[in-house]
Amino acid sequence: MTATPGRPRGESDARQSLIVAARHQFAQRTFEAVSTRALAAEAGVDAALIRYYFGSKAGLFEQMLRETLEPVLARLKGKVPTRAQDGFEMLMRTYYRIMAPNPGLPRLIQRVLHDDPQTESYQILQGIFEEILTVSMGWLQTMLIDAGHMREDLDPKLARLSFVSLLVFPLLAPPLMIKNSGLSMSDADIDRLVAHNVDILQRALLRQTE
Amino acid sequence: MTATPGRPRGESDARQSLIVAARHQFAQRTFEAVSTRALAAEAGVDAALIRYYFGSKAGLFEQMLRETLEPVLARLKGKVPTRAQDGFEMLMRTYYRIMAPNPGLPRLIQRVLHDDPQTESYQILQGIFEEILTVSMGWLQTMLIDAGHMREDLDPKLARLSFVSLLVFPLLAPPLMIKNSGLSMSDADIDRLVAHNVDILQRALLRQTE
DNA sequence: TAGGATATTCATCACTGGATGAATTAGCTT
DNA sequence: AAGCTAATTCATCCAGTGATGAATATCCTA
Repeated sequence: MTATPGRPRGESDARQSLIVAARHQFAQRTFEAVSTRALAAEAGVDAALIRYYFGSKAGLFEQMLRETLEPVLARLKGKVPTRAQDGFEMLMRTYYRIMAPNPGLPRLIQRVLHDDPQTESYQILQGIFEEILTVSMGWLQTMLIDAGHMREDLDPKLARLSFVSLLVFPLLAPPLMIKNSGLSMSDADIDRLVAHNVDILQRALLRQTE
Repeated sequence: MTATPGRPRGESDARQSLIVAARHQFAQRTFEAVSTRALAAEAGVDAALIRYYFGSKAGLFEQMLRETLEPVLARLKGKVPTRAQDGFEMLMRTYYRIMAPNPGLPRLIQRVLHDDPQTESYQILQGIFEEILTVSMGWLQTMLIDAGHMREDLDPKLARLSFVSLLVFPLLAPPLMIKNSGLSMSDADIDRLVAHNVDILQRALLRQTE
Protein backbone atom coordinates (compact mmCIF):
# COMPACT_ATOMS: atom_id res chain seq x y z
CA MET A 1 0.00 0.00 0.00
CA THR A 2 2.14 2.82 1.32
CA ALA A 3 5.34 1.13 0.31
CA THR A 4 8.08 3.30 -1.12
CA PRO A 5 9.18 2.92 -4.72
CA GLY A 6 12.27 0.97 -5.58
CA ARG A 7 13.23 -2.61 -5.16
CA PRO A 8 12.36 -3.99 -1.71
CA ARG A 9 14.92 -5.81 0.40
CA GLY A 10 15.25 -9.54 0.38
CA GLU A 11 13.06 -11.97 -1.47
CA SER A 12 9.77 -10.83 -2.79
CA ASP A 13 6.61 -12.74 -3.59
CA ALA A 14 4.87 -10.09 -5.63
CA ARG A 15 4.63 -12.24 -8.70
CA GLN A 16 3.18 -15.18 -6.82
CA SER A 17 0.77 -12.93 -4.91
CA LEU A 18 -0.59 -11.72 -8.20
CA ILE A 19 -1.09 -15.25 -9.46
CA VAL A 20 -2.91 -16.17 -6.29
CA ALA A 21 -5.12 -13.10 -6.40
CA ALA A 22 -5.87 -13.78 -10.04
CA ARG A 23 -6.80 -17.38 -9.34
CA HIS A 24 -9.08 -16.19 -6.59
CA GLN A 25 -10.83 -13.40 -8.45
CA PHE A 26 -11.08 -14.92 -11.91
CA ALA A 27 -12.67 -17.97 -10.33
CA GLN A 28 -15.61 -15.85 -9.28
CA ARG A 29 -16.00 -13.07 -11.80
CA THR A 30 -15.45 -12.74 -15.53
CA PHE A 31 -12.24 -11.54 -17.09
CA GLU A 32 -13.85 -8.21 -17.96
CA ALA A 33 -15.41 -7.84 -14.54
CA VAL A 34 -12.11 -8.08 -12.70
CA SER A 35 -9.98 -4.95 -12.70
CA THR A 36 -6.22 -4.83 -12.52
CA ARG A 37 -6.55 -2.45 -9.60
CA ALA A 38 -8.62 -4.95 -7.68
CA LEU A 39 -6.11 -7.68 -8.41
CA ALA A 40 -3.23 -5.49 -7.32
CA ALA A 41 -5.09 -4.51 -4.17
CA GLU A 42 -5.69 -8.10 -3.15
CA ALA A 43 -2.09 -8.95 -3.90
CA GLY A 44 -0.94 -5.95 -1.85
CA VAL A 45 1.08 -4.65 -4.73
CA ASP A 46 1.04 -1.90 -7.34
CA ALA A 47 -0.94 -2.55 -10.51
CA ALA A 48 2.01 -1.68 -12.70
CA LEU A 49 3.61 -4.95 -11.65
CA ILE A 50 1.08 -6.79 -13.75
CA ARG A 51 2.64 -5.24 -16.78
CA TYR A 52 6.11 -5.86 -15.46
CA TYR A 53 5.66 -9.57 -14.85
CA PHE A 54 3.00 -10.59 -17.32
CA GLY A 55 2.87 -7.89 -19.98
CA SER A 56 -0.83 -7.28 -19.53
CA LYS A 57 -3.95 -8.31 -17.69
CA ALA A 58 -4.53 -11.01 -20.30
CA GLY A 59 -0.99 -12.24 -19.77
CA LEU A 60 -1.60 -12.63 -16.06
CA PHE A 61 -4.82 -14.48 -16.77
CA GLU A 62 -3.12 -16.88 -19.10
CA GLN A 63 -0.20 -17.51 -16.83
CA MET A 64 -2.54 -18.16 -13.96
CA LEU A 65 -4.41 -20.67 -16.11
CA ARG A 66 -1.20 -22.50 -16.96
CA GLU A 67 0.07 -22.68 -13.43
CA THR A 68 -3.29 -23.80 -12.12
CA LEU A 69 -4.09 -26.47 -14.66
CA GLU A 70 -0.79 -28.16 -15.17
CA PRO A 71 -0.70 -29.74 -11.70
CA VAL A 72 -4.25 -30.91 -12.24
CA LEU A 73 -3.26 -32.73 -15.37
CA ALA A 74 -0.20 -34.18 -13.70
CA ARG A 75 -2.26 -35.64 -10.87
CA LEU A 76 -4.77 -37.17 -13.24
CA LYS A 77 -2.09 -38.92 -15.21
CA GLY A 78 -0.75 -40.67 -12.13
CA LYS A 79 -3.81 -42.85 -11.59
CA VAL A 80 -4.81 -46.11 -13.20
CA PRO A 81 -7.81 -48.02 -11.87
CA THR A 82 -8.55 -51.65 -12.50
CA ARG A 83 -12.19 -52.67 -12.18
CA ALA A 84 -15.12 -50.76 -13.65
CA GLN A 85 -16.79 -49.77 -10.37
CA ASP A 86 -13.45 -48.67 -8.99
CA GLY A 87 -13.02 -46.64 -12.12
CA PHE A 88 -16.19 -44.63 -11.68
CA GLU A 89 -15.45 -44.05 -8.08
CA MET A 90 -11.80 -43.27 -8.40
CA LEU A 91 -12.27 -40.89 -11.28
CA MET A 92 -14.96 -38.99 -9.42
CA ARG A 93 -13.07 -38.91 -6.16
CA THR A 94 -9.89 -37.76 -7.86
CA TYR A 95 -11.78 -35.08 -9.68
CA TYR A 96 -13.52 -33.69 -6.62
CA ARG A 97 -10.35 -33.79 -4.61
CA ILE A 98 -8.49 -31.87 -7.25
CA MET A 99 -11.22 -29.28 -7.53
CA ALA A 100 -11.65 -28.82 -3.78
CA PRO A 101 -8.81 -26.29 -3.36
CA ASN A 102 -10.22 -24.02 -6.07
CA PRO A 103 -13.98 -24.32 -6.12
CA GLY A 104 -14.42 -21.87 -8.96
CA LEU A 105 -12.26 -23.78 -11.40
CA PRO A 106 -14.97 -25.70 -13.22
CA ARG A 107 -16.91 -22.54 -13.93
CA LEU A 108 -13.76 -20.76 -14.97
CA ILE A 109 -13.05 -23.50 -17.47
CA GLN A 110 -16.61 -23.40 -18.69
CA ARG A 111 -16.41 -19.65 -19.24
CA VAL A 112 -13.16 -19.76 -21.13
CA LEU A 113 -14.29 -22.58 -23.36
CA HIS A 114 -17.44 -20.71 -24.24
CA ASP A 115 -15.38 -17.79 -25.43
CA ASP A 116 -14.02 -17.12 -28.87
CA PRO A 117 -11.64 -19.95 -29.87
CA GLN A 118 -9.28 -17.32 -31.26
CA THR A 119 -8.56 -16.03 -27.77
CA GLU A 120 -5.19 -16.97 -26.45
CA SER A 121 -6.65 -18.12 -23.15
CA TYR A 122 -8.97 -20.42 -25.06
CA GLN A 123 -6.07 -21.96 -26.88
CA ILE A 124 -4.05 -22.51 -23.73
CA LEU A 125 -6.98 -24.08 -21.97
CA GLN A 126 -7.94 -26.15 -24.97
CA GLY A 127 -4.55 -27.77 -25.08
CA ILE A 128 -4.57 -28.82 -21.46
CA PHE A 129 -8.26 -29.58 -21.43
CA GLU A 130 -8.16 -31.92 -24.36
CA GLU A 131 -5.40 -33.83 -22.68
CA ILE A 132 -7.50 -34.11 -19.54
CA LEU A 133 -10.42 -35.30 -21.61
CA THR A 134 -8.28 -37.80 -23.44
CA VAL A 135 -6.89 -39.28 -20.25
CA SER A 136 -10.28 -39.51 -18.58
CA MET A 137 -12.06 -40.87 -21.60
CA GLY A 138 -9.27 -43.36 -22.18
CA TRP A 139 -9.83 -44.61 -18.70
CA LEU A 140 -13.47 -45.21 -19.29
CA GLN A 141 -12.74 -46.77 -22.65
CA THR A 142 -10.29 -49.29 -21.27
CA MET A 143 -12.19 -50.20 -18.17
CA LEU A 144 -15.70 -50.26 -19.45
CA ILE A 145 -15.91 -50.78 -23.11
CA ASP A 146 -12.82 -52.79 -23.98
CA ALA A 147 -13.32 -54.93 -20.91
CA GLY A 148 -16.86 -55.58 -22.05
CA HIS A 149 -18.60 -54.34 -18.94
CA MET A 150 -20.72 -51.77 -20.63
CA ARG A 151 -24.11 -52.46 -22.13
CA GLU A 152 -23.61 -52.91 -25.86
CA ASP A 153 -26.85 -51.20 -26.77
CA LEU A 154 -25.61 -47.85 -25.51
CA ASP A 155 -23.89 -45.21 -27.57
CA PRO A 156 -20.50 -44.91 -25.85
CA LYS A 157 -20.34 -41.21 -26.48
CA LEU A 158 -23.66 -40.55 -24.85
CA ALA A 159 -22.67 -42.81 -21.99
CA ARG A 160 -19.58 -40.70 -21.46
CA LEU A 161 -21.65 -37.57 -21.57
CA SER A 162 -23.89 -38.96 -18.85
CA PHE A 163 -20.88 -39.72 -16.76
CA VAL A 164 -19.54 -36.21 -17.13
CA SER A 165 -22.94 -34.66 -16.52
CA LEU A 166 -23.39 -36.37 -13.18
CA LEU A 167 -19.83 -35.56 -12.27
CA VAL A 168 -19.60 -31.92 -13.25
CA PHE A 169 -23.06 -30.45 -12.98
CA PRO A 170 -23.05 -30.22 -9.18
CA LEU A 171 -19.96 -28.05 -9.42
CA LEU A 172 -21.48 -25.79 -12.04
CA ALA A 173 -24.96 -25.44 -10.63
CA PRO A 174 -25.95 -22.26 -8.80
CA PRO A 175 -25.80 -22.45 -5.00
CA LEU A 176 -29.57 -22.10 -4.81
CA MET A 177 -29.96 -25.38 -6.61
CA ILE A 178 -27.33 -27.20 -4.65
CA LYS A 179 -28.92 -26.14 -1.40
CA ASN A 180 -32.19 -27.42 -2.82
CA SER A 181 -30.56 -30.82 -3.15
CA GLY A 182 -29.57 -30.89 0.48
CA LEU A 183 -25.88 -30.82 -0.36
CA SER A 184 -23.14 -28.73 1.07
CA MET A 185 -19.65 -29.23 -0.22
CA SER A 186 -18.42 -30.89 2.95
CA ASP A 187 -16.42 -34.08 2.74
CA ALA A 188 -19.33 -36.13 4.00
CA ASP A 189 -21.66 -34.75 1.36
CA ILE A 190 -19.11 -35.31 -1.37
CA ASP A 191 -18.97 -38.92 -0.25
CA ARG A 192 -22.74 -39.22 -0.43
CA LEU A 193 -22.76 -37.70 -3.88
CA VAL A 194 -20.01 -39.94 -5.17
CA ALA A 195 -21.72 -43.04 -3.77
CA HIS A 196 -25.01 -42.01 -5.32
CA ASN A 197 -23.49 -41.30 -8.70
CA VAL A 198 -21.57 -44.55 -8.75
CA ASP A 199 -24.75 -46.41 -7.95
CA ILE A 200 -26.64 -44.65 -10.74
CA LEU A 201 -23.91 -45.27 -13.27
CA GLN A 202 -23.52 -48.93 -12.40
CA ARG A 203 -27.19 -49.62 -12.87
CA ALA A 204 -27.55 -47.55 -15.97
CA LEU A 205 -24.35 -48.18 -17.90
CA LEU A 206 -23.04 -51.60 -16.88
CA ARG A 207 -24.31 -55.01 -17.87
CA GLN A 208 -26.12 -56.53 -14.96
CA THR A 209 -24.22 -59.79 -14.56
CA GLU A 210 -25.49 -61.39 -11.37
CA MET B 1 -27.84 5.52 -37.11
CA THR B 2 -28.12 8.82 -38.95
CA ALA B 3 -31.73 9.33 -37.98
CA THR B 4 -32.78 12.83 -37.05
CA PRO B 5 -33.82 13.70 -33.51
CA GLY B 6 -37.45 13.91 -32.61
CA ARG B 7 -40.24 11.43 -32.62
CA PRO B 8 -40.30 9.32 -35.77
CA ARG B 9 -43.46 8.90 -37.81
CA GLY B 10 -45.79 6.01 -37.32
CA GLU B 11 -45.31 3.11 -34.98
CA SER B 12 -41.91 2.39 -33.56
CA ASP B 13 -40.39 -0.76 -32.19
CA ALA B 14 -37.43 0.77 -30.45
CA ARG B 15 -38.34 -0.63 -27.08
CA GLN B 16 -38.84 -4.13 -28.42
CA SER B 17 -35.65 -3.94 -30.46
CA LEU B 18 -33.75 -3.16 -27.30
CA ILE B 19 -35.26 -6.11 -25.50
CA VAL B 20 -34.35 -8.39 -28.38
CA ALA B 21 -30.80 -7.08 -28.58
CA ALA B 22 -30.45 -7.46 -24.83
CA ARG B 23 -31.70 -11.04 -24.93
CA HIS B 24 -29.21 -11.75 -27.68
CA GLN B 25 -26.17 -10.14 -26.14
CA PHE B 26 -26.72 -10.97 -22.48
CA ALA B 27 -27.14 -14.59 -23.50
CA GLN B 28 -23.53 -14.65 -24.63
CA ARG B 29 -21.60 -12.18 -22.53
CA THR B 30 -21.78 -11.01 -18.94
CA PHE B 31 -23.73 -8.00 -17.77
CA GLU B 32 -20.53 -6.02 -17.30
CA ALA B 33 -19.12 -7.14 -20.62
CA VAL B 34 -22.04 -5.81 -22.63
CA SER B 35 -22.06 -2.06 -23.23
CA THR B 36 -25.12 0.09 -23.67
CA ARG B 37 -23.62 1.38 -26.89
CA ALA B 38 -23.32 -2.13 -28.27
CA LEU B 39 -26.91 -2.86 -27.33
CA ALA B 40 -28.12 0.34 -28.92
CA ALA B 41 -26.10 -0.38 -32.04
CA GLU B 42 -27.63 -3.82 -32.48
CA ALA B 43 -31.07 -2.40 -31.86
CA GLY B 44 -30.41 0.36 -34.39
CA VAL B 45 -31.28 3.01 -31.87
CA ASP B 46 -29.68 5.65 -29.70
CA ALA B 47 -28.30 4.53 -26.34
CA ALA B 48 -30.23 7.21 -24.50
CA LEU B 49 -33.41 5.26 -25.18
CA ILE B 50 -32.25 2.69 -22.67
CA ARG B 51 -32.62 5.30 -20.01
CA TYR B 52 -35.89 6.50 -21.47
CA TYR B 53 -37.58 3.11 -21.49
CA PHE B 54 -35.87 1.19 -18.72
CA GLY B 55 -34.21 3.77 -16.50
CA SER B 56 -30.80 2.17 -16.76
CA LYS B 57 -28.81 -0.70 -18.21
CA ALA B 58 -29.75 -2.80 -15.21
CA GLY B 59 -33.38 -1.95 -15.79
CA LEU B 60 -33.20 -3.20 -19.34
CA PHE B 61 -31.52 -6.37 -18.18
CA GLU B 62 -34.20 -7.02 -15.61
CA GLN B 63 -37.06 -6.27 -17.94
CA MET B 64 -35.56 -8.58 -20.53
CA LEU B 65 -35.33 -11.31 -17.92
CA ARG B 66 -38.98 -10.89 -16.99
CA GLU B 67 -40.25 -10.89 -20.53
CA THR B 68 -38.13 -13.89 -21.43
CA LEU B 69 -38.87 -16.07 -18.46
CA GLU B 70 -42.54 -15.52 -17.87
CA PRO B 71 -43.64 -17.33 -21.03
CA VAL B 72 -41.33 -20.18 -20.10
CA LEU B 73 -43.03 -20.56 -16.76
CA ALA B 74 -46.44 -20.31 -18.37
CA ARG B 75 -45.70 -23.12 -20.78
CA LEU B 76 -44.36 -25.36 -18.06
CA LYS B 77 -47.48 -24.95 -15.98
CA GLY B 78 -49.71 -26.11 -18.79
CA LYS B 79 -48.44 -29.68 -18.77
CA VAL B 80 -49.37 -32.59 -16.55
CA PRO B 81 -48.04 -36.05 -17.35
CA THR B 82 -49.43 -39.29 -16.07
CA ARG B 83 -47.01 -42.22 -16.00
CA ALA B 84 -43.49 -42.08 -14.73
CA GLN B 85 -41.70 -42.77 -18.00
CA ASP B 86 -43.89 -40.25 -19.75
CA GLY B 87 -42.96 -37.81 -17.03
CA PHE B 88 -39.23 -38.06 -17.65
CA GLU B 89 -39.70 -37.79 -21.33
CA MET B 90 -42.27 -35.05 -21.36
CA LEU B 91 -40.38 -32.91 -18.89
CA MET B 92 -37.18 -33.20 -20.90
CA ARG B 93 -38.87 -32.62 -24.22
CA THR B 94 -40.75 -29.61 -22.92
CA TYR B 95 -37.62 -28.21 -21.46
CA TYR B 96 -35.53 -28.57 -24.59
CA ARG B 97 -38.29 -27.20 -26.76
CA ILE B 98 -38.62 -24.15 -24.57
CA MET B 99 -34.89 -23.53 -24.58
CA ALA B 100 -34.43 -24.03 -28.31
CA PRO B 101 -35.38 -20.45 -29.31
CA ASN B 102 -32.82 -18.93 -26.94
CA PRO B 103 -29.87 -21.26 -26.61
CA GLY B 104 -28.01 -19.02 -24.19
CA LEU B 105 -30.77 -18.96 -21.61
CA PRO B 106 -29.52 -21.75 -19.35
CA ARG B 107 -26.11 -20.15 -19.05
CA LEU B 108 -27.67 -16.76 -18.48
CA ILE B 109 -29.68 -18.18 -15.62
CA GLN B 110 -26.63 -19.89 -14.25
CA ARG B 111 -24.66 -16.66 -14.31
CA VAL B 112 -27.32 -14.60 -12.61
CA LEU B 113 -27.87 -17.17 -9.88
CA HIS B 114 -24.18 -17.26 -9.16
CA ASP B 115 -24.20 -13.55 -8.55
CA ASP B 116 -24.77 -11.68 -5.34
CA PRO B 117 -28.29 -12.47 -4.05
CA GLN B 118 -28.69 -8.79 -3.22
CA THR B 119 -28.74 -7.91 -6.91
CA GLU B 120 -32.11 -6.99 -8.26
CA SER B 121 -31.70 -9.29 -11.25
CA TYR B 122 -30.99 -12.15 -8.86
CA GLN B 123 -34.19 -11.47 -6.99
CA ILE B 124 -36.27 -11.32 -10.12
CA LEU B 125 -34.83 -14.52 -11.43
CA GLN B 126 -35.04 -16.24 -8.10
CA GLY B 127 -38.77 -15.63 -7.91
CA ILE B 128 -39.48 -17.11 -11.31
CA PHE B 129 -36.87 -19.79 -11.01
CA GLU B 130 -38.12 -21.14 -7.73
CA GLU B 131 -41.54 -21.42 -9.25
CA ILE B 132 -40.11 -23.35 -12.17
CA LEU B 133 -38.25 -25.60 -9.77
CA THR B 134 -41.35 -26.11 -7.67
CA VAL B 135 -43.48 -27.06 -10.65
CA SER B 136 -40.89 -29.45 -12.05
CA MET B 137 -40.04 -31.04 -8.75
CA GLY B 138 -43.71 -31.36 -7.92
CA TRP B 139 -44.12 -33.29 -11.11
CA LEU B 140 -41.41 -35.72 -10.21
CA GLN B 141 -42.72 -35.99 -6.69
CA THR B 142 -46.23 -36.90 -7.76
CA MET B 143 -45.31 -39.22 -10.54
CA LEU B 144 -42.39 -41.02 -9.08
CA ILE B 145 -42.32 -40.93 -5.37
CA ASP B 146 -45.95 -40.69 -4.35
CA ALA B 147 -46.90 -43.22 -6.97
CA GLY B 148 -44.29 -45.56 -5.56
CA HIS B 149 -42.31 -46.05 -8.72
CA MET B 150 -39.01 -44.86 -7.38
CA ARG B 151 -36.52 -47.06 -5.60
CA GLU B 152 -37.00 -46.52 -1.90
CA ASP B 153 -33.31 -46.79 -1.11
CA LEU B 154 -32.53 -43.60 -2.99
CA ASP B 155 -32.37 -40.15 -1.48
CA PRO B 156 -35.09 -38.31 -3.42
CA LYS B 157 -33.11 -35.10 -3.42
CA LEU B 158 -30.08 -36.72 -4.95
CA ALA B 159 -32.30 -38.47 -7.44
CA ARG B 160 -33.72 -35.11 -8.49
CA LEU B 161 -30.24 -33.72 -8.79
CA SER B 162 -29.31 -36.57 -11.11
CA PHE B 163 -32.33 -35.85 -13.22
CA VAL B 164 -31.46 -32.19 -13.51
CA SER B 165 -27.80 -32.94 -14.18
CA LEU B 166 -28.56 -35.13 -17.16
CA LEU B 167 -31.10 -32.64 -18.40
CA VAL B 168 -29.20 -29.40 -18.04
CA PHE B 169 -25.53 -30.18 -18.38
CA PRO B 170 -25.61 -30.63 -22.16
CA LEU B 171 -26.94 -27.09 -22.43
CA LEU B 172 -24.27 -25.67 -20.14
CA ALA B 173 -21.29 -27.57 -21.43
CA PRO B 174 -18.78 -25.85 -23.70
CA PRO B 175 -19.20 -26.55 -27.43
CA LEU B 176 -15.91 -28.42 -27.48
CA MET B 177 -17.32 -31.00 -25.13
CA ILE B 178 -20.62 -31.34 -26.90
CA LYS B 179 -18.89 -31.91 -30.17
CA ASN B 180 -16.82 -34.53 -28.41
CA SER B 181 -20.05 -36.32 -27.59
CA GLY B 182 -21.08 -36.43 -31.22
CA LEU B 183 -24.07 -34.20 -30.60
CA SER B 184 -25.24 -31.23 -32.50
CA MET B 185 -28.33 -29.43 -31.33
CA SER B 186 -30.45 -30.65 -34.23
CA ASP B 187 -33.88 -32.08 -33.58
CA ALA B 188 -32.67 -35.57 -34.33
CA ASP B 189 -29.84 -35.31 -31.84
CA ILE B 190 -32.13 -33.86 -29.21
CA ASP B 191 -34.31 -36.92 -29.70
CA ARG B 192 -31.36 -39.23 -29.27
CA LEU B 193 -30.31 -37.43 -26.13
CA VAL B 194 -33.78 -37.50 -24.64
CA ALA B 195 -34.18 -41.20 -25.39
CA HIS B 196 -30.81 -41.96 -23.87
CA ASN B 197 -31.49 -39.94 -20.74
CA VAL B 198 -34.89 -41.50 -20.25
CA ASP B 199 -33.34 -44.92 -20.55
CA ILE B 200 -30.66 -44.10 -18.01
CA LEU B 201 -33.12 -42.64 -15.55
CA GLN B 202 -35.54 -45.52 -15.82
CA ARG B 203 -32.87 -48.06 -15.05
CA ALA B 204 -31.25 -46.06 -12.33
CA LEU B 205 -34.14 -44.46 -10.49
CA LEU B 206 -37.17 -46.67 -10.97
CA ARG B 207 -38.00 -49.99 -9.34
CA GLN B 208 -37.51 -52.74 -11.84
CA THR B 209 -40.91 -54.37 -11.78
CA GLU B 210 -40.91 -56.91 -14.56
C1' DT C 1 -54.74 24.84 -34.28
C1' DA C 2 -52.46 25.19 -29.98
C1' DG C 3 -50.23 22.90 -26.54
C1' DG C 4 -49.04 19.14 -23.90
C1' DA C 5 -47.45 14.43 -23.97
C1' DT C 6 -44.48 11.11 -26.33
C1' DA C 7 -40.40 9.47 -28.63
C1' DT C 8 -36.19 10.23 -30.37
C1' DT C 9 -31.09 12.02 -31.15
C1' DC C 10 -27.03 14.61 -29.60
C1' DA C 11 -23.39 16.53 -26.88
C1' DT C 12 -21.26 16.05 -22.87
C1' DC C 13 -19.87 14.83 -18.06
C1' DA C 14 -17.77 12.24 -14.56
C1' DC C 15 -15.63 8.02 -13.87
C1' DT C 16 -13.16 3.70 -14.45
C1' DG C 17 -9.97 0.81 -16.54
C1' DG C 18 -5.75 -0.71 -18.78
C1' DA C 19 -1.43 0.81 -20.27
C1' DT C 20 2.90 3.26 -19.88
C1' DG C 21 7.11 5.97 -18.97
C1' DA C 22 9.70 7.96 -15.49
C1' DA C 23 11.57 7.98 -10.98
C1' DT C 24 13.33 5.30 -7.15
C1' DT C 25 15.73 1.81 -4.61
C1' DA C 26 18.10 -2.76 -3.99
C1' DG C 27 21.15 -6.39 -5.53
C1' DC C 28 25.01 -8.12 -8.27
C1' DT C 29 29.40 -8.07 -10.86
C1' DT C 30 33.87 -6.53 -11.78
C1' DA D 1 33.11 1.86 -5.29
C1' DA D 2 30.87 2.09 -9.96
C1' DG D 3 27.74 0.80 -12.86
C1' DC D 4 24.39 -2.37 -14.70
C1' DT D 5 20.27 -4.98 -13.91
C1' DA D 6 16.04 -6.19 -11.33
C1' DA D 7 11.94 -4.86 -8.82
C1' DT D 8 9.06 -1.53 -7.26
C1' DT D 9 5.80 2.76 -6.91
C1' DC D 10 3.74 6.93 -8.93
C1' DA D 11 1.53 10.10 -11.94
C1' DT D 12 -0.68 10.31 -15.97
C1' DC D 13 -2.80 9.28 -20.53
C1' DC D 14 -6.39 7.80 -23.31
C1' DA D 15 -10.22 5.01 -24.59
C1' DG D 16 -14.52 3.50 -23.37
C1' DT D 17 -18.71 3.51 -20.18
C1' DG D 18 -23.11 4.70 -18.03
C1' DA D 19 -25.78 8.55 -17.17
C1' DT D 20 -28.06 12.86 -18.17
C1' DG D 21 -30.07 17.24 -19.74
C1' DA D 22 -31.26 19.72 -23.68
C1' DA D 23 -32.96 20.02 -28.26
C1' DT D 24 -36.00 18.32 -31.75
C1' DA D 25 -39.80 16.22 -34.08
C1' DT D 26 -44.29 13.79 -34.12
C1' DC D 27 -48.76 12.52 -32.16
C1' DC D 28 -53.05 13.45 -29.82
C1' DT D 29 -56.66 15.87 -27.65
C1' DA D 30 -59.49 19.85 -26.53
